Amino acid sequence: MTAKLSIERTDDAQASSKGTQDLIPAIFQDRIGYHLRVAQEASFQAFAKATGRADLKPGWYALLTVLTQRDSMTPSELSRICGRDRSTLTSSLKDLADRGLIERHPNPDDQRSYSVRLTEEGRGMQERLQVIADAHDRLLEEITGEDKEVFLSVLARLTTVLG
Amino acid sequence: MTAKLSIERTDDAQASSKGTQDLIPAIFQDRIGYHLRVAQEASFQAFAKATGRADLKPGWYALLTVLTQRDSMTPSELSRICGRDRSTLTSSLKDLADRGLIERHPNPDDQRSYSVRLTEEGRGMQERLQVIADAHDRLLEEITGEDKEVFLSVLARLTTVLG
DNA sequence: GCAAGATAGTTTGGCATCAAATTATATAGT
DNA sequence: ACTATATAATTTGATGCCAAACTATCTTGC
Repeated sequence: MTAKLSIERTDDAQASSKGTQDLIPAIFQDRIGYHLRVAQEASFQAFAKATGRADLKPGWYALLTVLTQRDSMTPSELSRICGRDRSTLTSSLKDLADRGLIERHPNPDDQRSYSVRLTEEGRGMQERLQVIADAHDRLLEEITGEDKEVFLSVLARLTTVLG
Repeated sequence: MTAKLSIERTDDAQASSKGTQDLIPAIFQDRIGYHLRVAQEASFQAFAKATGRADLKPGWYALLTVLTQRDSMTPSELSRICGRDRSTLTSSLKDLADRGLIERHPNPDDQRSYSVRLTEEGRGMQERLQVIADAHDRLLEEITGEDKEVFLSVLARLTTVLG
């Protein structure tokens, strides 16, 4: 059902790791953490490249997408849902506000907090990002193939136990 | 064979995500990239905490361990084996040299390069780190359980295709 | 009501990472 | 031999992330 994938490296890539290729398995072959790190880095870089071509920031996608799900939300809620520390969101939210993709309204019930809401423009941007994210995830789906269920369940367990 | 694991969160953790918990699945449930990122972050933070308690840097482990496998090695080789950009290694190697854990010797055949070698002290440090890394990976092994093989193969495919 | 502690958001500091630019040296082609 | 290109390592600049410190505000317990 999914397109076939060629899992081969280019000649260039093969050449660049020649001679060391054999060492990797010897030491880290069984190291789950190693493979997890390298794979996640590769996935992130691929997505960052795709968004970068559209002059967007990869971190925007999760924020804008979560915001499509509710009328408004506080930064703390966003942080929990996105799985990132609150402090990480500060600059992204500023960016998004500066570009008019979100609006921040003071919360009348709590002067410390504010609510974040997508603007029309923000909604449009989310849709553009969604196309990129969809393509990225389609690729990941193809790669995981029939192992997707197991793979996701392991990731979920890791997050739960270590988180 | 492996110890039983309790996959439950503390009351505190449950409470802190109350009300948002249901939103996560709704949007990102199927997003492989999202779960991959969150799980890797959790795994890295756990390892960083363990090394931090011993006043060590997490990045040292991979370098020192690779170096146990050969008499000496160039930074470029290390970079390929560790799966990180060369520029990332520069400061780590300086750290390690400053602490006397590695020695850097000029390469007589190539003035641009040098070879890196573990000192006795470096070997001892590697052994200390190995204990921590082993414990970390035992935990990961317990979590992945019988799915380890499939999990690792998916990670390897991701790295190969996206890398 | 008021002091003590909790919470929301930001700021600061630190680390890890990549990519592009830089410098020095090797290698290849002519 | 000399020039042009490639390579090794570093430097610089950017991003993303967390954790701890900080400020402002809210809530709780007396």
